[in-house]
Amino acid sequence: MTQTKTAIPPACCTLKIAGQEQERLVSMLKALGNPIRFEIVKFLVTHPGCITGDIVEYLPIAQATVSQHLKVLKDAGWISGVIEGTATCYQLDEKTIGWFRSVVTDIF
Amino acid sequence: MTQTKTAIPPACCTLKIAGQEQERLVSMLKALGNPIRFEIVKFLVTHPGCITGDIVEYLPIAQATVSQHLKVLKDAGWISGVIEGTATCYQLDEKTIGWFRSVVTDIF
DNA sequence: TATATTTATCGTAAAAATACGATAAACGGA
DNA sequence: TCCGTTTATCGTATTTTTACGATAAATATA
Repeated sequence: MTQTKTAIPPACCTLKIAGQEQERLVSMLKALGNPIRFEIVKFLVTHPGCITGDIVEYLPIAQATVSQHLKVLKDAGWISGVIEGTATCYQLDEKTIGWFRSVVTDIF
Repeated sequence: MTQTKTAIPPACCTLKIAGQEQERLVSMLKALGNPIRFEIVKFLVTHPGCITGDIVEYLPIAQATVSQHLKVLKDAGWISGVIEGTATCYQLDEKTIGWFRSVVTDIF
């Protein structure tokens, strides 16, 4: 393989991850790599257990769109929803976020 | 605001970030939240200073597409490219990755 | 039971991302 | 100088994402 003539710094991270774990991490990164969804997750830090309507009220987008974003975040594992009557209460998924934190600190 | 009747866990992260820093983080998450681009960054860990052609050889996609992905990663700050003759040598951007690591460990 | 509330989902339009081949630019070597 | 090598960019097709209104399902309330 071609090698550069300029100085090569030692690797600053290992990125030692593969297979299903890597797929899971990439899907989490993708889900959070959207301004609206990042705002939703941030909102849930300070408003744990709030319902969909609260998030709709907070954001400048339609209810259907918020619902779609919530689904993406749920599928990626960032949040979980608990049905309560006609509403759904959302909260951060501690376990998954803990996994994310440990993986990132491990490989970066 | 509506409050759930179920138990609310304490926030497992602060996500204390805003403005331009948040925008930068989201754009980094988005760039890395793609399977091909994640593979490229991983490849650069073990092949620092390699040229575009090496990455093209490694991946199952066309040269033009690799070039496009490299641009996304470069714009997001993950990598930097050094022109050497007709080739371009790529490497991880230590400084930016360091920033990413510290921000993530701070807010998660 | 009828009505209101809440939310997920459907259908769909618009925008963005992803992929490719072709090509031009820049450089090195014959 | 001419030719080969390398890569970024252009033009474009396809797929995916993002957004919305409308609606159905589920529940609470009058």
